[in-house]
Amino acid sequence: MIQIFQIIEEASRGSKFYNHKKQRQEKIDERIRRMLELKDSFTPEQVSRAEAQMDALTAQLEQSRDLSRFIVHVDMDAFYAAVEMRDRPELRDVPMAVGSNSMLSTSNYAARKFGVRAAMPGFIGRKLCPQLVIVPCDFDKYRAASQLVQQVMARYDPDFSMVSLDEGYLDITDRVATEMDGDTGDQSEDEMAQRLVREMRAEICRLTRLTASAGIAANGMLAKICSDQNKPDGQFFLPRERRAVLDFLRELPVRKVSGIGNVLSQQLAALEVTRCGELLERRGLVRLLFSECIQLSLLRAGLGADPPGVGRDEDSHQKSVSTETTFAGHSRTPRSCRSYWESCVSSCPKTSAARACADGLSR
DNA sequence: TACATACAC
DNA sequence: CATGGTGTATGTA
Repeated sequence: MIQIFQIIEEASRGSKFYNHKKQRQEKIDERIRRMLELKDSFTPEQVSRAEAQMDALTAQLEQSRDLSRFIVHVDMDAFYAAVEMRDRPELRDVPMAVGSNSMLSTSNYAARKFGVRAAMPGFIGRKLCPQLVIVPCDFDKYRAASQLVQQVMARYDPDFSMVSLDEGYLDITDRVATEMDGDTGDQSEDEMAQRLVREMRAEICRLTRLTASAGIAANGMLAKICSDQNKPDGQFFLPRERRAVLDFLRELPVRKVSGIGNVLSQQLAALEVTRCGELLERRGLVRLLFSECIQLSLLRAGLGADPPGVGRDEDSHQKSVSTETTFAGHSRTPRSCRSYWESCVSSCPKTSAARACADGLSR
């Protein structure tokens, strides 16, 4: 609804945050203007040469396209909010969100009807929905629930990989195969994969009293998109056939692809690319206007050809540790900053311990 | 190498 | 009144 946008706009206008955001948007607009200028300078020959180059890349990607795996993306529905609703029945039928007055982590579906969303400040949430109940985060509880979810996932793929507390990827290809050997019935592999995922979701629900949605496809990129299709408490299966994948992607908004965010989707929109299918049609421009790295990921998004793993590759270890806090306006004095800095330093592991830790991590 | 930007959750 | 924190990847000076 347009009203929602108006309320947010009105609540934000004039604030520092708003001005900063506007300034950043102007920079993006400027970049897009320059991009379009460059675009207009291309000759048809240049574009068709670029298309040919993309076609070569496409052939390569098609060559290595792997349709042999069943990758599953599991995504818990409104996770933090669902945990709170489970534990506090009085919250079950009211619009509520988890977070604080300054930031909401997630909202339940009742609150979403009012436009209350994750990453929205609580005070704006309350403008959109005066009855909104905001409950503080309780990460210990969410971690505990996540542990239970992971117990279930591990039974379907011991090598599953979590992205965050509420979502993860599995490769159930082997599990499907063994299940096909053992049990009879003239069930296809596709049906078996879907049955297993339905079963897994039911087990998650039984163990946690929380619902999960899931996507099943040939690779992680597609599975993630699919898990969003029938949310909440649903699943979506995308057949592992090139034709089905291309048909599915043709009309899919580029913004749904993980990795295509606010800025890139604006740039693409300026090129009249809003659907994944259009990434292929306009591949010449993509080639001429974006970095090699982006070219590749956009082509992948158009083709649905992603490397098949689930992230859990050989030496995947955390690469950095950091901390960051925003000071309230009144406490932003040299003295308080200094004392904050002191506390960071004193809570940082001493060098020998840090080295040991680094050794541990690098293994 | 350092710093800035984009992105995800 | 008022808009987060952690981590990864990539681009640029």
